[in-house]
Amino acid sequence: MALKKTSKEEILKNSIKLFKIKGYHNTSMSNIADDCGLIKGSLYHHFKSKDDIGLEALKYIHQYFEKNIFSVAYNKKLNSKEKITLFIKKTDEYFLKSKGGCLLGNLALETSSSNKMFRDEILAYFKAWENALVAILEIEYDDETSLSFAQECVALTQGSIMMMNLTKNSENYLKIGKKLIKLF
Amino acid sequence: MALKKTSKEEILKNSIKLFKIKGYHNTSMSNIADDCGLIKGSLYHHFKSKDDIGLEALKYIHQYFEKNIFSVAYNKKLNSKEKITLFIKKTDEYFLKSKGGCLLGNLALETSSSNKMFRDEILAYFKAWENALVAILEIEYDDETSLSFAQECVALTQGSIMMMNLTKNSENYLKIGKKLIKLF
Amino acid sequence: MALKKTSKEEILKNSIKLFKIKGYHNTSMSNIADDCGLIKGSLYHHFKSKDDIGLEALKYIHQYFEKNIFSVAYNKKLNSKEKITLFIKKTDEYFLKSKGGCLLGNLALETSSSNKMFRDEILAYFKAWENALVAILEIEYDDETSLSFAQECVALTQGSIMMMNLTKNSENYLKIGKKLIKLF
Amino acid sequence: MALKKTSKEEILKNSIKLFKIKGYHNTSMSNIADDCGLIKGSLYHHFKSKDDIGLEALKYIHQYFEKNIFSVAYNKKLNSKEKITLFIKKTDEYFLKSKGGCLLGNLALETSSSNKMFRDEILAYFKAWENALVAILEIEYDDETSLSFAQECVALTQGSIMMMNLTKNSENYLKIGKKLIKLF
DNA sequence: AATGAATGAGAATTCATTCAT
DNA sequence: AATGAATGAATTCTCATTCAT
Repeated sequence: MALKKTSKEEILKNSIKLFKIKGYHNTSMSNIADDCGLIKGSLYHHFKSKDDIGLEALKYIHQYFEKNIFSVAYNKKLNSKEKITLFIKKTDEYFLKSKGGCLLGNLALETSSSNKMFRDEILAYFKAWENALVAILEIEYDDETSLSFAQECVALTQGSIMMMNLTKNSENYLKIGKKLIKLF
Repeated sequence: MALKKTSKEEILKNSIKLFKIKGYHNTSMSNIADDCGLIKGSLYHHFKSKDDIGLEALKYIHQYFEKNIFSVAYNKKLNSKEKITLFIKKTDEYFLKSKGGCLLGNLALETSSSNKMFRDEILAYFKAWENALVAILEIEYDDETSLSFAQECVALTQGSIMMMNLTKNSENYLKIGKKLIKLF
Repeated sequence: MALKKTSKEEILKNSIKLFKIKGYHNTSMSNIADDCGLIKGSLYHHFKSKDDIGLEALKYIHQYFEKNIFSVAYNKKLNSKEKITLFIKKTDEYFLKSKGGCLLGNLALETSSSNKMFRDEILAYFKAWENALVAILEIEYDDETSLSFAQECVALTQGSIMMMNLTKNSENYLKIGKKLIKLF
Repeated sequence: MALKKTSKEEILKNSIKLFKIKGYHNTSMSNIADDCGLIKGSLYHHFKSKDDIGLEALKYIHQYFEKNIFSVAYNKKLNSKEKITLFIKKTDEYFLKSKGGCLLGNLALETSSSNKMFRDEILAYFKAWENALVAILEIEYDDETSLSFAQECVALTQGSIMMMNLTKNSENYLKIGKKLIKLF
């Protein structure tokens, strides 16, 4: 019947979970619908297509990071050391509790060559991450060093998430964070 | 008829190219067959199933690395500095010329949660990579430091490949290698 | 809310336009709703089903012809020549301004084999057209000739509308009308 | 299994039958497959898409007419009277035995506004028909008269087929043919 | 009257796989 | 070895329809 069962956000959250664990192309509209307690067709009431869900999912996570994590870099009440500590603490919290790694990282590898809109969104996310780190670092370091370091930090974090995901062991991932903080 | 058009290896190479660019689930047996100039059905003469191709592809790359790159770590004619330099030179050569990043890294995120055999193979590859680096490092550092450093190096390399792949820019990837060499 | 946005007639007119251009089965309830600025579900406030819209659409056009065109044949103030001239003038006016040809002709081919009610309505329309022409002709010709001529006239008009629609050229269609008038 | 069940031509013939009776959009790939004793998916071994079947179907009938009917107009062994008589005899034979009227006429109304390739093929068919009639007529009439008459003849035939189809009565259709022959 | 959310059936198409030739 | 034809299940997506609000 016509009772409201789900919201767009609920569908996105379920989709994100599935995309991270099963991959994008291996997650079907049926899988998503099952997870939401809907039938497949009903998903199209909320989203135009599977790619629409995919893109909205990427944007959803991107926004979450902007609001909750990247924003730390621009918080005027904190000093550099506090910023980097909080930034990494929040990043860790997110990736340790979230099963399946980083949605944007995962989809970067699987979809970015075939889907231009996905690729653009993923690039924007990583650029924002990099920019946030640069904003923290440039107080202590010159521009070039800050940028290099920020880029290294993003790459290292993504690589570590990937290894943590594969080995199902978070030890090494955590070491990385500690090391980064020490550099300040 | 029945010209010896294609060898198993030829099919594997084409499959690897496609898996890296399009992803595993987004590459169909048709795609592979088209790329090999065969028709779908003919692939089953060489491989039992798509998963069989996938697994053989992972093993094929793993073996390539064992033979051509990881082996450097165990070459008794080289000293540590020479080893790490050559190791990184060869790694770079491979990843810079190969379109689409690292097959095992890509499939790690997309398939490792759903396919145990893929996961085991991918884990073995990364373990072998790590072991090779440890073998180089332990001459100069203690065990724990060596392991930590090796793991960091693998993660950083994978993360950098991912970013290189996404940004279509190899600059940062190359910086990483140079930095690693300097640590010796 | 609940503004009186749309009347049944408005929906019918939009539906007729779409049925003529896209065909009956290729026009969805969504298409109709979009065209009316409504959402799908709202159509069911005015019509029981799509077939209901289809049938009402056929009746609507049939009635329009009865009232505005076929009636000419029974107008006692006109003589035969005046009748046929006016009849054809009005038919031409209608089909030249109306995009997509004749609704009942179009749906005759597409739906009459599958939908008995549609078929009956379409048959009634063409019979009424034929009768009107017979009423004009029988003053000058015997019964059999009148009927034959009327039937030929309907067939020729429908065939010409079809060709006009296809070629997007109204020249030949107009020639036909002139020729019919001359026969008097 | 892999035994040959059907040919492309067999599928086309079945599709044509269904398209004429049920209409193009109301005929599903399932309907066609059922009629051929195949499952839906197997149709894609022979045709790229439903539209591909539709277009091939139009071409198939067009070719049949070229070879068996329009060719009469260019047969040097016949005089005008013999040509028109044979032309009409063959046309009648075809349309009287074939259930559901004229494929190209039917699809003209249903699909020509939405599908450019269909429209082009249908236009080519009617132009070829017209040309054939002109070729017969121009021996006896001037160019303009021939063309006018040919166009009228095509329109009248199509209109009559439509009415025959609707009324399930072939009487009037046959009258038309006789009348055309007498004009010579 | 109108809407938003849902449904279940069915649309076209693609998938991995099989097997007689 | 390779092909062509077929399969059945699954894919994304659209359909007409219902109904609580």
